[in-house]
Amino acid sequence: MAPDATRPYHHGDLRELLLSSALATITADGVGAVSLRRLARDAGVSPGAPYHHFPDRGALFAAVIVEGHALLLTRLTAARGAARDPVEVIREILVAYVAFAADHPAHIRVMLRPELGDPLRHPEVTAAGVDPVELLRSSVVDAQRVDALPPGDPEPLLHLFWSLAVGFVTLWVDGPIETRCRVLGTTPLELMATVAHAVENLLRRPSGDTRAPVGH
Amino acid sequence: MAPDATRPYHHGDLRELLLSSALATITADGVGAVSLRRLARDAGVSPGAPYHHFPDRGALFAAVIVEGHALLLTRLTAARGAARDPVEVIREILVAYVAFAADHPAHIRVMLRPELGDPLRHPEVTAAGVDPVELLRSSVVDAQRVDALPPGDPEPLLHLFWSLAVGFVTLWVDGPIETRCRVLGTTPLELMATVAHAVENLLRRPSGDTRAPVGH
DNA sequence: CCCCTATCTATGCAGTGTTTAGATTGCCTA
DNA sequence: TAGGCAATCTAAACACTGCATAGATAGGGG
Repeated sequence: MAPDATRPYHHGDLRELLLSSALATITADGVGAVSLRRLARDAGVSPGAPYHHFPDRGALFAAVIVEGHALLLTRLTAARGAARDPVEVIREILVAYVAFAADHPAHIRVMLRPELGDPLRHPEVTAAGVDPVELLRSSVVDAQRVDALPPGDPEPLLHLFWSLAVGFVTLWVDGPIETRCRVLGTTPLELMATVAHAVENLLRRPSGDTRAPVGH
Repeated sequence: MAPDATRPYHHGDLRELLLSSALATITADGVGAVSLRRLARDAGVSPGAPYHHFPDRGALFAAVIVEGHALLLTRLTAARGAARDPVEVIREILVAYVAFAADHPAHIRVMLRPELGDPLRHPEVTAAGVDPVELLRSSVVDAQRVDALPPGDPEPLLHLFWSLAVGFVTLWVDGPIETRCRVLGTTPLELMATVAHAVENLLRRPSGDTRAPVGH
């Protein structure tokens, strides 16, 4: 126990220890294996100790979710910056979303199960998710402004890309895509690259109107 | 206790009662509220009774998942039959997926959380999901065969549509899309209709190649 | 130097999944 | 019709969980 940087209280920075221990447990044994009692046991403290850092179990997951969305946002921002034109921005964002999931498997698992964070009791869970979506929305609107995407209400296109990213990662985390990739002899990240490329090709073709007809 | 159709044993068809009670509980209070003890209590039986019908908690969820995928398959099949051309088939399938979620909220919640069914212990959970996907795959291949979709490996397009459907429903169940629709003054099903329409418009434009380049 | 407050321990309650041993009860057969 | 078998249910127990409470401890600011 060398005199570390910040060790504010008698037992070290338990809060940070619990968070990192939770991430490790999730990566190893899944989110179902995470209990405050087990984390406390692993940390060598009493079962009640975690409650001085997290009011309840959901608060720990809420912290993971908030941290995860911050990490995701920086990644998406970098992806947007690396693209050379508005359509490539869309493709890069889609790929970056999956790359984030690959690099932060524990975070994404919790982010895809927001009920773990008890959003009613911990509103920051809900709030944390808006920034990445707003980045995507602004990217769609920007692309429409320069005629790189079909004009009209951006909402359908936004939800198309957003759902696509979330769905792919969900299917990966839940198993089916992992399984399929083993059959195809590829990786989920590579598969998503081909999916994003297909999207890009569809978008780059002559313009059309994505608005729904008023009639039927 | 009138002499019902099938009441095989002394306490009625407890298995079916537990399943329907679980669905009702999920719809009312979420999947987190489902415990075998609570279901047993609600059914007026002892805590151990459910274990004579489901070897463990996961088996009950596994049964819900299997039932759900069967319901989903019939819905997707009907959607495919109602469409007038191969591209419309894709759109109808996307909308039907969301319509299924709207009509079977309890089933979809469990289907989106396959870990509840403990897939390692209950392989039927994993198996149940393949039929709907294969229907979508064959629809993509059929459309490619008549040049209604870009030619090449169907895998990217398949995962594009599949991820889109799963992602949209996930975002709905988890909250964000429900919230957004309240702001927009629309419903998730209507929103998905516009998304699917945007997809259809993109697909109907002049043909292109969705295959990823070998270089970069 | 002393107190104050954050932190941690100890303990207990209610709820959970699951197992075991034993009681009940309907059906099937002899 | 009587016997027995097997499916079903009860009762009780174990280990685990989240969480609340009361009290001990110990570092930092007055």
